[in-house]
Amino acid sequence: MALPHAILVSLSEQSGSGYELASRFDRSIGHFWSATHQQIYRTLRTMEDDGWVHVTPVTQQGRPDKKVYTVAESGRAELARWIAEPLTGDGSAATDSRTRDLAVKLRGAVYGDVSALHQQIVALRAERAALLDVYRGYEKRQFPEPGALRGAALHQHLVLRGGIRAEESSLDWLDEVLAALEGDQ
Amino acid sequence: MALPHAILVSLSEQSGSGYELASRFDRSIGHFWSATHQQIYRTLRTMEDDGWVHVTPVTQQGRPDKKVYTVAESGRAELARWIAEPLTGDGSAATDSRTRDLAVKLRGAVYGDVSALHQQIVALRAERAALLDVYRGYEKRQFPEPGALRGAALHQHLVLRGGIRAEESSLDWLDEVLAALEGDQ
DNA sequence: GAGTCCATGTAAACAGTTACATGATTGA
DNA sequence: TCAATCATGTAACTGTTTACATGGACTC
Repeated sequence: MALPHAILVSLSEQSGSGYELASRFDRSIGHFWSATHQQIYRTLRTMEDDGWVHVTPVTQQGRPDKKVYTVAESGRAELARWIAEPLTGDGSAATDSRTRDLAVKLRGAVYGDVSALHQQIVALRAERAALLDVYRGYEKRQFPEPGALRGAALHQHLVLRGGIRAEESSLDWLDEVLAALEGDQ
Repeated sequence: MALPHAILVSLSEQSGSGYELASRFDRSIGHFWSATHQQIYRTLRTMEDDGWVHVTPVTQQGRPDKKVYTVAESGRAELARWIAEPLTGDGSAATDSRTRDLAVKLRGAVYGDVSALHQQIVALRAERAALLDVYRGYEKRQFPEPGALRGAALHQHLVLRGGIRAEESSLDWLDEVLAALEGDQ
């Protein structure tokens, strides 16, 4: 997983407390990932133990005290290492940890190696395109006449259509990302 | 979650062993959901305890023995109940248990109330459309001139673009599903 | 007076992944 | 001979969600 790395990206942009991180998550990468405050608090503690972040307790008047977290040197190094590392996880669209990880890496790309990231996107694009071909093959074989479908067969086809649409959309996005990165050199 | 219900749908179409279910999962709703054999074996045992499925041990020659599972009466009732029940889970696109659940329900729609399912799709469509509006609002405010973006701002915009595309694709699919269901009465 | 925001936490349950184990059959 | 397929399982771990708890400040 990449929750610690997602936190590193967010803290790199702006130091903050666990509470702030939880609300920021909803606004920034919320479309790919949401994390509850419990997850974030627990993760922050292990990150502190690993030396990836520093903590500064801040006393406030009129509000509860808070702990402001800042990225440590080893956290910066870890983030850069992770961004350059190939995407892991299996290729099935189901859990889709890779797209999620990619979104996090992209958001933190300025803290890592953009060209290494570019390569990962090209690789992911190829895998996604292959999967889309598989789904389209299923469609051709199992539903040669989509207009005539009724009942259970219709429903099955619709589910497959969802898979195809999701892959197409994913591919389109990856192409947009690649084009934008290439135009930004 | 809905793993037991996904298994009920699959077993309703065709009785089978845990092993068979695991491989079927990849082919049918694999684009939305993949489950490992360990998950399936564990779930099947609790489903048996709950009386949702019956087991028949089958001895084979030249291969390991297997346990063939069949949907019990109470399993059929539970599946119908669950299909009619409104979609649960939060609306964030991140974990997206609702789209996953909807795909399972759609695949098993002939074992439940199709019109109740139709209503759920309409409701989900409305929520997704609202979320898309939120994302488009972010885009307008934070990135009024997308062509001029470079570096970190460009990357942030690309991540948002992914969220927007995913929602658009999801909406398009829901519309396709609604149109198909309405044409199938 | 009720509800939301800020801020952190414990505890428990549930979901999902990875590793290990067994063992015969079939095909390259 | 090596790998894959069939078939089920234990165990440990990681990840995620939900419930409960506290308590002041602010807004309706």
